[in-house]
Amino acid sequence: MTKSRKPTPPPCPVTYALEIFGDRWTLLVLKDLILEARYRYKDLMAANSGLATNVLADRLKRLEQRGLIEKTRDPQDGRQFVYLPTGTAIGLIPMLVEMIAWSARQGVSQVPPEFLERIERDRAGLIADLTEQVERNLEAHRAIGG
Amino acid sequence: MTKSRKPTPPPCPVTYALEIFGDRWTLLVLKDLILEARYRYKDLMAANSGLATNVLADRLKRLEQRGLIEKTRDPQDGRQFVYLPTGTAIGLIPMLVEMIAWSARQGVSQVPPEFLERIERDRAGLIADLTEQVERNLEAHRAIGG
DNA sequence: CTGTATCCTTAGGGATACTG
DNA sequence: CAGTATCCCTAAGGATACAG
Repeated sequence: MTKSRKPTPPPCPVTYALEIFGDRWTLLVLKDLILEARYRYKDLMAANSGLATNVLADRLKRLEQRGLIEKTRDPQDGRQFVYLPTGTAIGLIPMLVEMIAWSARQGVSQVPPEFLERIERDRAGLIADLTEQVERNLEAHRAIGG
Repeated sequence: MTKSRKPTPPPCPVTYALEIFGDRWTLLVLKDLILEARYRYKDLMAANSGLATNVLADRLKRLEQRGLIEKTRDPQDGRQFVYLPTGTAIGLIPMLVEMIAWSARQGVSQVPPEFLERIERDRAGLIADLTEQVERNLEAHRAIGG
C-alpha cells in the first residue's frame, strides 16, 4: 500500500468548508447558482471560460451529494435539467457577499459601486434582499411552465 | 509554444479572491495569523499538520508580496521573525466569520457554541470585538520587549 | 443539450536533506 | 529555528472525442 491517507474527520470549520469548495471551480459555480441564477449546464459552461465539461459534471455531482444543489427536470423543457441551490447553499450568501466586498475594497472593478456602498451601510438588509431574490428566482424555476 | 495562458486580469471578485487564497493552505494560514494570533513560523507549522516547510515559506512569501502580511523582527527575540497580518488581511475577518458560521450550521463541531449563538444575535458586535482583539494582539507583538 | 470517457500535461505539494 | 533546495508523485484539470 502507498501510505494510507489520513481519513481524520476535519475538526476545523475552515478546513471543512475548504473540503467542499476549496478548489479552483466549485465556488465559482456556486456563485453562479446562487447569485446569478444560472441553473442550467450550458449557462454554467458559458459563464466560466476554461471550465471543462467533465469538471463541471464532477462538481455538480459532488455538490448534489453534499446536499448543496438539487438536480431536477426543467419545467420549461422536460428534456433538460436544472440545478437548484438548496437552503444549505443559500446559507453561503453572507460569506459570498463578504468575499465580494473584500475584493471590491482591494480595488477589483466589476463590482457595482452601489453594492459596496450598500454593504457598508446596510449589510443585513442587503443580505436579506439577496436571499429573498434567490428564493423568488427558485420559485419561478420550480413553477411549471414558468 | 504551448498555447499561451490567458493573462486576462480577473474581472470577477470571487476569482480575484480565489487567486489569493483559493488553494489548499493559504486560507488556513491566514486564519492562524488573523484569528489565532500565530505569528511565528514554528507556530504555523505546528498548527497545520501536513504542511510542508517549503509550502509554508512559499505561502508567506506570496502573502507578503500581496500585502496581506508584514515580515518583521521579533521584538522578543531579534533572531526570529514574526509575520503580522496587515489591515488588508484583517479585513478578511467578516468573511472568515461567515465561513466558520456556515460550517458550524452544517454541524461541524469544534466551533464554540457561544460563537454560533453570538453571530446569529449580534454579528456586527462579534466582528467588531474580534477585530479589536486582533489589533490588541498585534500591538502587543509590535511593542519592544512585549 | 448533457453529459461520459480518455488521454495527457502540469502545478501543487509531500518527503527529506541540507544550510545560515 | 527558519528556512532553501531537490526530488518525486499524484491529483486536478485542460482538450477532445463521443454517447444518450
